[in-house]
Formats: sequence, structure tokens, C-alpha cells
Amino acid sequence: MGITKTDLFSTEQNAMAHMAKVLGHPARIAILQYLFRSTTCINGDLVQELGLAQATISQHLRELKEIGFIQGTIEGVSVCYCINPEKWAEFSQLFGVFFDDYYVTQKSNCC
Amino acid sequence: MGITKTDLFSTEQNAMAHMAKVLGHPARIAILQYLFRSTTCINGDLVQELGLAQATISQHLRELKEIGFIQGTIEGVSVCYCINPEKWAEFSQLFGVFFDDYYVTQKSNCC
DNA sequence: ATTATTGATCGTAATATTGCAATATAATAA
DNA sequence: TTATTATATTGCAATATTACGATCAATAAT
Repeated sequence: MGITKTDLFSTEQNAMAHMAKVLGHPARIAILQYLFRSTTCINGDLVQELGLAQATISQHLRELKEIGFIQGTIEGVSVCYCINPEKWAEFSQLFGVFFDDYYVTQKSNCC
Repeated sequence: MGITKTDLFSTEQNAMAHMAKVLGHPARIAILQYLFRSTTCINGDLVQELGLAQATISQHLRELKEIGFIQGTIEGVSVCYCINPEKWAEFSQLFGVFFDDYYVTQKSNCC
């Protein structure tokens, strides 16, 4: 099939999985880490930095933007991309809660 | 293509992405959350709990086990699955560091 | 021994993802 | 206007993922 049965799961579970999925590619991890440090934040730099084609980078940027990890501002001919601070904090918290939930709700370690 | 160019990225970036990718499916999120709370931790319960076929659950469990999120112990005919505490702590920390890295290394918010 | 029961694996169909060349678009410069 | 530069989109090929029926291997119950 290849299609995920999203209707079997809660909105939160689907959202969590979607967020993780977007982080599930090394190019997107690398883009985010590059944006952490970038002062210029011009899209074109990324094509130099990573070894991927411009079209491929553009696609990854779109995915990161769609879910909200990053935001883009048009600056003349180029586009300035950077982390979306509000969303970043939100996602960071969601992941934290997910991982901590194990410690909070744990009943017994039966194996 | 459909193949990820892992050689373009660091071991850490690939590891991070792989970990996120495994979390990138709602069934696997649901399985983990179920294991948080389970006291019996028998595999078969998951087939009842989620609405997926046994073969599908088994595949998801394998992925979770391969990367180390969970561990399985054979108990006669059935298999007892639960969170791997050491790995859980490790992965939790890696995600934390990744998200916090933004705040630590941030130079300027240029857009 | 025979027959459930449990869970893993195999094979396969349907769909998704990755990557890139080619092309389109949009803003500025000459 | 025309060229140039920067990014987005489209279309496609290759590969990966998701899901499940069928089957297999191992133990348990009869």
C-alpha cells in the first residue's frame, strides 16, 4: 500500500508523527542546523553548503516551511530563510513532553 | 531516485534523521505510548489496541526494536515488548540537544 | 502426536519519497 | 526592453514505505 491509515490514530499522534517525519531526513536536519548558525540566511548558500541540487533543496525547504519549522522572507531576488522561533519552541516542547511521558506514566518495567 | 544521499551528511545528522524517521509514523508513536502505560506488555494486545493487521504491527515493532527504542523478551509463545530505558534516555537527550542547539548557537534572527 | 496459539517473515500491491533536469516565475540590472 | 539572478514548480525515474494475506517456526494445550 504505502498509505498511512491516519484515521486509526489520534490527531496528536498524527501530528507528532508528521513532525518527526519532517525531521526524518539528514538534509533537513542539516538545513536546520545551518540555519541555527547562519547570519546571512540566504537560500542559495544552502546549495553550496549541502551537495544537493537546487531543486532538491527547494523541496526540502518547502517541507520545513509547510510544517512551520522555518519561515521565509523575500529579500529582492533572494529569499531569506530562518527558524520560526514560536514554532520551534512549540515543537521542542511537544517532543519533550512525548519523551517525558514515559517517565510520568510508566507503570512497571516488565521486561 | 528515492534514495537518500547519506554520504553528504555527518554520522550524527544521519543518526538523528534515522531516529526521527522511526518516530515518523503514527502507529509507532501509538505503540510507544501504549508501552508507556502497559503493565502486561504482551505483543498481541497491540493488534487489538491499534486497528492494524498482525503482520503490520510486527513490522513496526521490528523497526522500533532495531533502532533500540524498545526491547523484546520471549515469554513462552508470546513476546513481551517494552521501552528500552537506557536507549530512551539517550534518544531523549539527543533530541533535547538538537532542539536546544538553536538557542545555544543562534547568531541573529535575520527574518 | 495432533492441534491451537503466538509472533516473525515472505511476497506483493499500492502509494510515498527522493533527487534532478528542465522549465517557469519573479525581481532587479543593464 | 532584455538580460541576469534567485528560487519555485513540474515531470519523471529510482527507490522506499506501508499494509496485509499467506505461511513458517516455536511453544502450549489436548
